[in-house]
Order: sequence, then C-alpha cells, then structure tokens
Amino acid sequence: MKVTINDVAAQAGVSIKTVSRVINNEPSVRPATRKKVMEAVEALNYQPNLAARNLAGSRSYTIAFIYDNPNAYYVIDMQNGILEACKARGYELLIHPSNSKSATVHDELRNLVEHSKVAGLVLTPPFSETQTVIETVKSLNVDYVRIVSAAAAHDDEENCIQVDDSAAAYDITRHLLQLGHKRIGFLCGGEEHVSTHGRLDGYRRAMADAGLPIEEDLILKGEYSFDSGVTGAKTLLQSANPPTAIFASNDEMAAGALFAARLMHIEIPEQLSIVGFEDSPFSRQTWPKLTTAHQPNNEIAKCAAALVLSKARSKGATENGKAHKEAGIVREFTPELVVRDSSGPAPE
Amino acid sequence: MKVTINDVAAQAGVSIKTVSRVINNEPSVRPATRKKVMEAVEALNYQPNLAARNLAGSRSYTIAFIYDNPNAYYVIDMQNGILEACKARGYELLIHPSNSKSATVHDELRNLVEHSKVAGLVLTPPFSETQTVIETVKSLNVDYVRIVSAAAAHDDEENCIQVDDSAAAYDITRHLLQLGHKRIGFLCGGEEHVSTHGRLDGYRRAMADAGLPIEEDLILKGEYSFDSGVTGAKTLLQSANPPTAIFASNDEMAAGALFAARLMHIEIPEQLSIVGFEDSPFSRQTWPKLTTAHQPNNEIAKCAAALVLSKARSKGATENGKAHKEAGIVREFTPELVVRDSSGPAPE
DNA sequence: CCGACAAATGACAGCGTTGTCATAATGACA
DNA sequence: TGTCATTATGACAACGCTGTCATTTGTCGG
Repeated sequence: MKVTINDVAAQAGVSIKTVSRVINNEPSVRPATRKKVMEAVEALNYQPNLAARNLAGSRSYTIAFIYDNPNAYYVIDMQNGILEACKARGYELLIHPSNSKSATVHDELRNLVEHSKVAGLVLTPPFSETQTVIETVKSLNVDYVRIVSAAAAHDDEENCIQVDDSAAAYDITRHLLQLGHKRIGFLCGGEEHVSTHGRLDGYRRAMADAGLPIEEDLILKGEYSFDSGVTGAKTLLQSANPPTAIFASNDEMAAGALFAARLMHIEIPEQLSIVGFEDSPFSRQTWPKLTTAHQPNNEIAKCAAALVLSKARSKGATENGKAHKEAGIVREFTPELVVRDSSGPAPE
Repeated sequence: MKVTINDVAAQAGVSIKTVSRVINNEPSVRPATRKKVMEAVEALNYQPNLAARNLAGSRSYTIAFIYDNPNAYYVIDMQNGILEACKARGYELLIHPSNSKSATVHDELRNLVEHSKVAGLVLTPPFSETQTVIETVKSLNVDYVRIVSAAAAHDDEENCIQVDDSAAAYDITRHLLQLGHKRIGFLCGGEEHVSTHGRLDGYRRAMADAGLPIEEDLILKGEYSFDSGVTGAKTLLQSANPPTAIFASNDEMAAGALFAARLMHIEIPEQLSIVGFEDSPFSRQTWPKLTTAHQPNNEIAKCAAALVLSKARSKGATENGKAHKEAGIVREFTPELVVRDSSGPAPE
C-alpha cells in the first residue's frame, strides 16, 4: 500500500541512499544504475514522503504564496497557476493571506520562513511592491519571486516577474485615440500599487505621442475599487467639459464607471467610451462588455512559481553558481488589448 | 533560534514525552506539571515541528480543501474561513482544486488521503454533493465535512454543514410576493447542484403558500453562469406573457438577467424586478444593486473546518466515543434576505 | 505505617528520508 | 599487471516528534 524508499531500493537491488540520489538528481550515479532505479520507481509508483524529506533534509519542499490583494479572481488565478507548477515538481503550497500595511509584516514573514522552513516565496502586488516587504524578504535569505509591475523591479530583476503596465496602457490609450477620442479621462488605482503609476505613464506617453495636451483635471485618484470607479466617473462626467472616453485602471473601476454612466443616462459607447484593465471575468459580465487589456494571471503565476522552484532546486543540487536558466519561464508580460463593446468612435 | 521540544523539556525540568503529552492535551499529566510545561512553552515560544509530527505520529496535521466551483469569490471566502480555523489550531491546509465530473475522482481522492496522509477533508458544492464523491470519501475512512445544500445531507448529517437554500429562497420569493408580484420567473442553476433544487423548492412553496398557481413555463433551466442568466431572462421576457419579476438562482445569473433587460430596454426595478442569491461582491457592483440572499461563506467554512478538526482531534485524544460537540460550531445556515435596488413594487 | 493499585513520568525505538563519511568499484597510466 | 586517483555506492546517524512500555510516584485501605 504505502511504498517507501526501502521498497524501491530492494526492487532495484541498490541501497536506499542510491535511490535517494537518483530521485534528487544528484551526481555520481552510473547511468545504468540510475535507469534501474527509475524503473523500480515507476513500477512501484513510489512517491517520496514529504514530511520525511522536510524533516531530514536541509531544504524543504514547500513554497509559500503570499498575497494581500482583495480581488478574488486575481488571487484564484494566481493560486491555480502556482499550484500547477508545484504539483508538477512535487512541491507543496502554503497559502498565506497577509496585509502589507500591517506593522508586523516583518516578524510575520520571518516567522513563516524560519518556522515553516519554506523553500521559497511567491509574492503578488501590492504586497510584492511594498518597500518594507522587499527589504524583509531580501534580509531573510530565502528564495523569492516577486510578481510586480515593471517599474517595481528596480535592480532586482533576477527575482521578479514583470508586468509591463505602461506598455499595455499605452496600447489601450492608443486604441481610444484611434477611435477619435481626444479628451480621455483617467481613473487611477491605489497609490500603493506601482501598476497605478505604470498605467498612468502609458496613458501620458500615448497622449504625448499623439501630440495631445494632457489635462491634469482629467486624471483622478482612485483605488481599484468599484466605488472609486463610480465616484471618479461621476466627477469627470459632471465637470463643465466632460471627456468622451474614460480609461479606468482596472475592470472593477470600469464597472463602476459604467454604473455611474448608467445613473446619468449616458449611453455607452455612443456617448462615452469606457475601458478597463485586467480582463477579469466580469469584464464580460457588464453591459456593455468591457474593452480591456488581458493580463494572463494564471500564466504569470506559473512562471513565478517555476522560477522560484528552479532557484530553490539549483541551490540544492549544484554548488557551482550556474545561471541555470530554466526553459519556458517568461519573465516579462505585456497585457494585450481586448476590444469588446464598451469602446466606440468619439461622438460628433 | 529554532526551539525544539528538547529545549522546552530542559527548561521545564521534565522529559520530552511529558512535553509532548501537554501539547497534545493527553491525559495523565499532573496540573502542576502541565503548568510548568506551558510556561516553558510560552517562554521559549515553542512551536512543534509539523514535519516531525506528521512523520512520527499516526495522525497528520494537515487537512485538505477540495473544490470544483468556478466561482472565485465563493472559493476565496471558503478558503479564508478554513485557513483561519486551521491557523487557530496549528494545522496546515492543502488546497486541492478538482473536478467532480472527472472519471478519476475516486483514485484522486484515494491517493490524496493515502499518500498525503491528511487528517480530514472539507468539501464544497458541487463536489460535496456528487454521489460518487460521497461514496468515495465514506469508503476512505477519513474524517470529512461536506458543506452542502440541506437536502444533500441525507442520512449523513453528522458530516455535513448544511445551507438551507429552500428556506432562503422561500424568503426571497415572499419578498417579491409582498411587493405585489404574482407572475415570477425562476432561473434554475445547474442540475448537478442540490442547491438548485432547494432554491426551486423554496420558490414553489412560497408561491403555493400565497395561493398562486405555478406556471411551469416560467421556470427555466440554467447553470449558475452569467450567460445562462442572459439566455434565460431573454426567453422569459420575450414570451407572450412575461413575468413582472425574475428570481435568478445566483447573483451571476441575476447579473446576466440585468444584462438582458438592459438589452431590451427594460427598466429595473420599475418594469421588472430581479433578485439574485448568494450576496457575492458583485451583487453590489451591478446596476441597480441586487436584492439577494446573503450566504456567510466565510463563517460556513470556518465551522466546517472547525468541525473536521474536532473530529480528527477527538479521535486521536480520546478513544471513548464521546459525542464531543465543540462549542460555537453552527451546523445549519439559512442565507438572509438583503434588499437592495433591483426589486420594487409590481408594475400597474 | 505498609502493601496494593492507579496515576504520572520517562527511556527508547521508530517514522522515511537526507547528510556525512567510509568503503568499494572503475579506469587511466606506467 | 599493479598503483593511484577518481567515481560510485553503502552504512549509519540524525532530523524532531510520537507510540509503547517500563518505571516511578502518589494514594488509599487496613
């Protein structure tokens, strides 16, 4: 029923240590021996006991996923991606919701790393972009990968999976410009998100490249929430000279903007274009369906997890500091424009 | 830095076995000794090593959360609730997305239980309501708790946390009836969900109690998705004699119905009332905001996890089959009506 | 105050793996 | 063919805890 390393060793006619070497991909095993062992492993469907590995070994077979993003879709997508990567490599995942604003973040992380002996950390925004968090994980001497908006990588690219918000926002803005819009309102996300600044930057660049003036009155602060989308859109639409299009920094805000427009009896997209960002499921569940930028969260997370695992494993296996770049790990993503029904030609 | 049971034993002046007894709440420890040990544990901030416990002990300190519900909000709420309960008792959580329709469910679960040696399972719908799954977990001789719609508990109440969909649906329907609606359309969820039948049952009872006829033409099949809400609502609204209210089986379908009404230029709630079920975040992000039934998923999950943990622990600690009902664990929930803006008086 | 019995405590052997170090096999070269 | 360096393999302890069983301590009746 329960097959241990001893069974495999017996079946292959070698010592358990040799089996251990094979399953851990250690050197100094003759190809013939390796093959014998592999066959035994296959035949018995042996799977190493994680608890024993964790206990005996110096490294652990668990990574942690840390997040403090309230967006359920985002978190689930990320989590599933990470889970896939873990499963593929026989690792376990520790889920750790947190709060980057909490004063005890440092102790919390330290405790997590030291007590649970995790092999690595995957961090998502805004947690991954918070200065105190970054400093803490660096000081903790643990492998980690931060999923961040491009600008937040700083000089830590090797530990980051970057999302180029600026480029994507540039594309979205250009889409609106090509539809003839000249006055485009911009609803910012929360200040603490680096993506907020990246998206705004993309907007500014696109406007500038089109030779259009940037009216600061059209740029409003917000916080990636439905309510802030409502408020922001109302403000823009009630102004003396309202914009013909609104670029909301995420789908939730865009849904809020849609809501506000509905309240004010403004037809979308005839009288006003609204675009979002992220392509979360409900960008297809609004009326009209949202034009947005597709962010492949699942894929991003998979790469992040694969990267942190490759770090953790290479450290264990080979001491020589080979760069050991694993194939198939993309380190930079640019969300792609998805045109749906909430954007149309500028009125008049 | 890393404090082991040996340190505690030394500090308290007892053997490690006694410390083990104390932290596991085993009998046969003199109160004075227990106190001494507790103090040492406190002083050193000792936390047992999970890997070692799992390896040495017959029981494990990990429970698994199994789900196949595509609703991210639902899953996250549940997950957070379970996580809280686990943390409070020093357990670890294994996340296991699955698919109740897959043919390999049995092997998958068997493998999970036997290989990972989990102490218990928490199952959510529709996974928890699938016959093959139920049979499998029963045969596996593992503690489990199914979160289910009341009717799915069958004769397995001791292992269920029940949600009384029927009662809640009754309340919602009565709310519409009190607003003067007489012809109420009903959009069903997926057949495989027991909640679908419970909610329909509540609707039927409320109609019957109000002395109103039940028109089968007004009851449409669907599948808890936005799209099926759109389709169902369109069908109802385009019929010769459309209803004045639509009861959608969940918020996502209700959002779909809202979408359809919008397409057909029907004013909500003036010309048509629409209600949902579940009170997921986007019931507040539609226009108008949805009248729905609040389902306290986080709380439900916390109770489910607490229940499975109390089962697992009581089995280990005391052999005598004490019922050992833990305080504060609610086993039956009835979602409560939340009136927002999508329901209003019947027209005319 | 003693023996008998129960309660409390501790010694020690695992749990299934990895790490360390000793030993054996292999291959190159004289 | 013998020697030495090198690579391959194995024996055994250790990881931090729990389970089993022996031992000690305490309690109570006589």
